[in-house]
Amino acid sequence: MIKDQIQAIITAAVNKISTRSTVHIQSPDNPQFGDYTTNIAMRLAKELKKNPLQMAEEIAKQIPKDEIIEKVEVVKPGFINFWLTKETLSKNLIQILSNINNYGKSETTRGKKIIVEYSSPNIAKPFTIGHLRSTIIGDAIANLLEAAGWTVFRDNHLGDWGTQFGKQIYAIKTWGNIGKIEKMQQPVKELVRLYVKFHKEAEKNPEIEEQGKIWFKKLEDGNEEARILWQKCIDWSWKEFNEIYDKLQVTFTENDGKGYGESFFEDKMDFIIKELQNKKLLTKSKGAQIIAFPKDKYPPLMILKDDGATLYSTRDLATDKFRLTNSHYSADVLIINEVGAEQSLYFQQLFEAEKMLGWVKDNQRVHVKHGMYRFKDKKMSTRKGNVIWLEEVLEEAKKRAESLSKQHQTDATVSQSYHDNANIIGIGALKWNDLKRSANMDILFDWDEILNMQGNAGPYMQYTYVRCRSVISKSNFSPKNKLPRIDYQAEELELMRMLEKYPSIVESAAVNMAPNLLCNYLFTLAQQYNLFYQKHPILKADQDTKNFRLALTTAVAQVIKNGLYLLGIQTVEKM
RNA sequence: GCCCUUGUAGCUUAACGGAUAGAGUAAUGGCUUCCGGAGCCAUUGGUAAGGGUUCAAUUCCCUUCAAGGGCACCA
Repeated sequence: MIKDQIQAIITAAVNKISTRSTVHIQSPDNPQFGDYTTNIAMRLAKELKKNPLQMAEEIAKQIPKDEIIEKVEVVKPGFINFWLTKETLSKNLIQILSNINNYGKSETTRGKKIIVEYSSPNIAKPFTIGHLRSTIIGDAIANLLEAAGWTVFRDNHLGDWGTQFGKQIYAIKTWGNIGKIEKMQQPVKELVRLYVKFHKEAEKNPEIEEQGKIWFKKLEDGNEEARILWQKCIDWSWKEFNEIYDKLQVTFTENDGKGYGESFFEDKMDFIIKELQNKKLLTKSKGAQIIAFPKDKYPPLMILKDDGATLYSTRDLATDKFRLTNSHYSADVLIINEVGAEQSLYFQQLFEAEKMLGWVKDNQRVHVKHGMYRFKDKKMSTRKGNVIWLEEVLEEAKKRAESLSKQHQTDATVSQSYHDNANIIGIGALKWNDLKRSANMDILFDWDEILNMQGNAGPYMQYTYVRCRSVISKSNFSPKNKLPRIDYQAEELELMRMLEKYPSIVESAAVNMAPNLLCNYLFTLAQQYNLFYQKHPILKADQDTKNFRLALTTAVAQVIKNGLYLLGIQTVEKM
C-alpha cells in the first residue's frame, strides 16, 4: 500500500543520516499538514543533540524526487509533511474500482494462523444483550484479521459444561416438567426460570447448593439420567442459538461451525492434570488443587474442586492444549478470546499458567475485553433473572427501523423495500452502536442509545451507500481504467485522499483488534461524501466531470460496502 | 482491604506521546430547481482536581476525588 511506499522512501532518506531510530509515519488529522507526516526529525534531534528544525531540513534534503510524492514540507517544531501527487490518488481510485477485495492487502501477516474465540454463550442460559457484544465484536475482529491477510479460525467456546448443569439438572428434576418444556416455543426461558428459582431456594436452604454440586459430579461421572437431561438442554438451546446467529449473520468455522464447546474437552483434562503434576505446579489447598503464582503475582488459580470436579480453568487449559498441539492449527498459533472485561484477572491467571507450563510465548494469548451493558440502577444478572433477552432487542430494532420509514416514506416502493430491509437496518444500527466505540467501555442500557438510527449510526452508513448506488444507477457509468483529467474541487480531493487511507485503516483495526477504528474512518468518509454530494452536482455536470464524480462515487460506495461487510453489517440497495 | 478499568461539551463519545481536542445528539437559526431531508450548513459548549516527566501530555508517572468490575470451589 501507499503508506508502506512512503515509509520506505523516508526510511531510506533517514538512514543516510542515522539508523538509530525507526521511522514512523502517520496521517495527520488536519489536511493542512499533508497526507503523511513523520516526527523522526524531533526524535533524532534529541539523540544526536541537534536542532530539530535543522534536522528535519537535513532529512528532507535526502528525500529523492519520487513520482508519488508531490511536495515535502518542513514545519515548526520539526515535522516533515508529505503530499501525494494527484496522479497517485487518481491511480489509487482506479485500483479500488477494479478490485476492492484485494485492494491494499498487506504481506506481512499473510498466512499467519490465529484463532478467534467469540460469542461463547452458555447452554440453558439466556442469549442476552451481553453475549451480543462478544458475538459482534469477535465476528468483526475475525473479518478484519482475515482482510489483513491472516488465516483465521472462528471458534465458539460454548458453555456446555460445569457446575451450572448440576444446578440446572437438580432444578428440572425438582420443579420442572420435561414433557412440558419439550413442547414450549422458547424452552430456554423456562430453563432460566428454573435456574433463577434454584438460586432463590438455595439462599434459603444451603443444602440445595450442595445438591447442585452433587449432580454436576454425577454428570461428570457419566450418570445416565444426568447425561440425558444435559443433552436435552443442549438441543433446546441450539434451537435458539441457530435462529440468533442466522439473524445476526454470524458464523463459526471450527467443529463444523458449532465451535468446540467445553464438553468437547471433558475427556482431555486428566492429561492436563498429569502435566501440571509432573511440572510440580499443583498445590493442595483446603482440599482443592490450585496453581499458586510466584511472588503472589496473582491470586491462586483453582484447577480442581475439593470433590475432584473440574472448573472452567481446567477446561480452558485443555482447550488451549488442544489448539496448540492439533495439526489443524500450529504451535505458534495466536489465540484470542473476546470476553467481557470482568474476566480480566482470570485470563491473566490462565495466560500466566500457560506460560509456566511452557506452552506459549509472550503475547501469544490475548484477551480482547469488552465492557458490559449496565442498567442505571441495577446490575444485569442471570442468577437473579435480571436480563434483557436478545430476541427482544432484535424485535425492537426492527420495529424502530420500520417506524422511521413511515415518517419519511415518499412513495410505496420505497416503503415496501424498507419494510423488507427493516431487519437488516435494525441489526445494522445495533451492531454499529456496539462497534463504533472502544470495546472496553461500558454501555448504559438505553433503547435510544443502543438503537440509534440518526447521526453516527448504522443507518447513516447504509443510507449513504444507498444514495451512492442510486446516483450510479441513474447513469450508465462503468469503471474505466483511466480517469478524465479535471481540476479537482477541494471536497473531491479530500475524498481521494481519504480513500487512499482505507487499507492502512483496515490493517491497523485488525492489528489493534479495534473495529471502532474502522467505524471512525467510515463515518468520516461518509460525512465527507455527503458534504461533497450536497455541494456539487454529479449527473448534471459536464461529461468529464460527471465521469470523474461517478468514479469517485463508485469508489466511495465500494469502500463503504466493503468496510461494513468487515464489520458484519449488511448493506441494502434501497431504503 | 488489595488489584484492574474508566473519568473529555447537557447527554453518548473520538484522538497512534504530537500541530487549532474531532464528532454525534440535544438547543437555536438556515438549506429541498438538481442525484434521495434517515441528509447538509452555521452558532453555543469540553480534557474530574492538583503536582511531575517531555521540545510537545487527553495520552506517561504520583496524589486526591468519583464511577464500574474483580479477588478460590460460578463462567
